[in-house]
Amino acid sequence: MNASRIHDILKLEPQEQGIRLNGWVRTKRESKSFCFVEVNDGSCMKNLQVIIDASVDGYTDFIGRLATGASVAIEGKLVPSQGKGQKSEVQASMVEVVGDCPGDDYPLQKKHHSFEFLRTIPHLRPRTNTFGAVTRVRNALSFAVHRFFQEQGFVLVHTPIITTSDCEGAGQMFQVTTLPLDEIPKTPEGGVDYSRDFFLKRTGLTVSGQLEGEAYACALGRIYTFGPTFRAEHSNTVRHLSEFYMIEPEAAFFDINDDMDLAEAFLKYVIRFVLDRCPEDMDFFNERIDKTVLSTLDTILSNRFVRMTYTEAIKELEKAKADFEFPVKWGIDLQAEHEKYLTEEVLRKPVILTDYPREIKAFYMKLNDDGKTVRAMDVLVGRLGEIIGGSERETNPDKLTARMAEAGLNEENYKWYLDLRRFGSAPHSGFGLGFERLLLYITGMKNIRDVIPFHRSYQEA
RNA sequence: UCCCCUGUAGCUCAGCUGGUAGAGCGGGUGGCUGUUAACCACUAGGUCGGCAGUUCGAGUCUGUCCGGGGGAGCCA
Repeated sequence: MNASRIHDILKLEPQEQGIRLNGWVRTKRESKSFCFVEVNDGSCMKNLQVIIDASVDGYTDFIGRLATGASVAIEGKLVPSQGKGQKSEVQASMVEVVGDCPGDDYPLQKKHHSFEFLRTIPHLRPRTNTFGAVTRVRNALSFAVHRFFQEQGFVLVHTPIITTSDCEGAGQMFQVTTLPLDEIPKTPEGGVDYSRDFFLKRTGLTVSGQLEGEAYACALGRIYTFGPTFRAEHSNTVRHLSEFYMIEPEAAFFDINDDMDLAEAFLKYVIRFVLDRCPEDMDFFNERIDKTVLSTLDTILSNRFVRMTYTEAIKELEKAKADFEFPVKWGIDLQAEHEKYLTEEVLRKPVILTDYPREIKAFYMKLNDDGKTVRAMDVLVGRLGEIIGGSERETNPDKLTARMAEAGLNEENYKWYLDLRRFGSAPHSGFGLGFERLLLYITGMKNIRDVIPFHRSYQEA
């Protein structure tokens, strides 16, 4: 008999049919002549209750070994449960302890553990309810991202992990080298001699696939990337990782408005998909992690995002009664407190801000006719602040080189990027979002280290 | 990089103004014919993060180092 997965077993009508299952013991309740064991196999949030009568073969041998965490194979009949709390249960006829789990030093117990403690056992924490749910929702969200873009005709592009684009204006890079660190070859001038390095030049791990994505968008029309990204910043916060996943669509012949429409449709699609695909896990988050998660997601689904320029937003903030730590003035970069005030107090729904001052935005964003602002767009949501950042890209090569000079970038390193404007240039737009931040928002989890397997963050790997 | 908080049993935590440690869960043993974080009884388990200092006496006060958490900035 093939083993069934608990997710499927729980959908069956209990009719004393034969069942085989594999999984891990979550909890055991033992009486004199029988025992209840709850088994989880990761296929869903729910456990399956198994009742084992003392008359089952080998009872006295295995009963002591049915500890929390032990792996088991069980055969029996699926019967209606006499107890409350579950529709059906398995009446065991055969129980095999596949792998023992000594209870005196197994760190997980059938009790609440703090996330801080679980972070110290990243290899065992997927066995908990919360991390099982996070992992299933992460999977569904990942699938939803691909489905959305595929349905819209976007082509997945695997942009390089090792890159020579220095900095890209996006953050600190991890350097990649095979040079011997205890004996670094030097140039006559005393600098590092990168001509002796593996790639003959200085290289690092990517901080963004956007520039390469633009190259493919200017050929395939619509592309997206969804891959690992690395930032060597010394950030020690609940929303930063050193290694994370980023999603970056890029579309030719899209202006800033098309970009905003895409971002809004994207968020709504993936959220709806997750709610639809993982209702039990989402109920769990809403009950145990953050009681406002479902209603927050509902405000995203049921509202058209407000669109407002940066200048309008500044006016709104200036007339606010709120006491901001950072004073509001045209030209400042909006702080977390400002973004929160806009989305949570003024509008109470998601907002897309556009046309930011050029000084506070990246070099590649298209300059508006006023010469002061660029066609950037940030999607802001409550609790998290900026969830998506994007822009229409500068297509005029002269303006672009001027902006690069302002940003202190060496034009030589971006020749290929400028070629995109020299040869058949087309308006194009795109945006980027951190996958784990979206996952934080959707699950209501508080710390980004708890929504990725084996987190890597500053001073922690 | 800056600021704040914190470190007591395997886990979650209590320990008031200094008088040499407690609970629940988990472990072990025994009891219970249907449990639901099962219940009841008994039991084992801690150089109170490390080091120095103040004191007759430090988990409790001071300094310092190490670990953990949160906020800011940077950013996604």
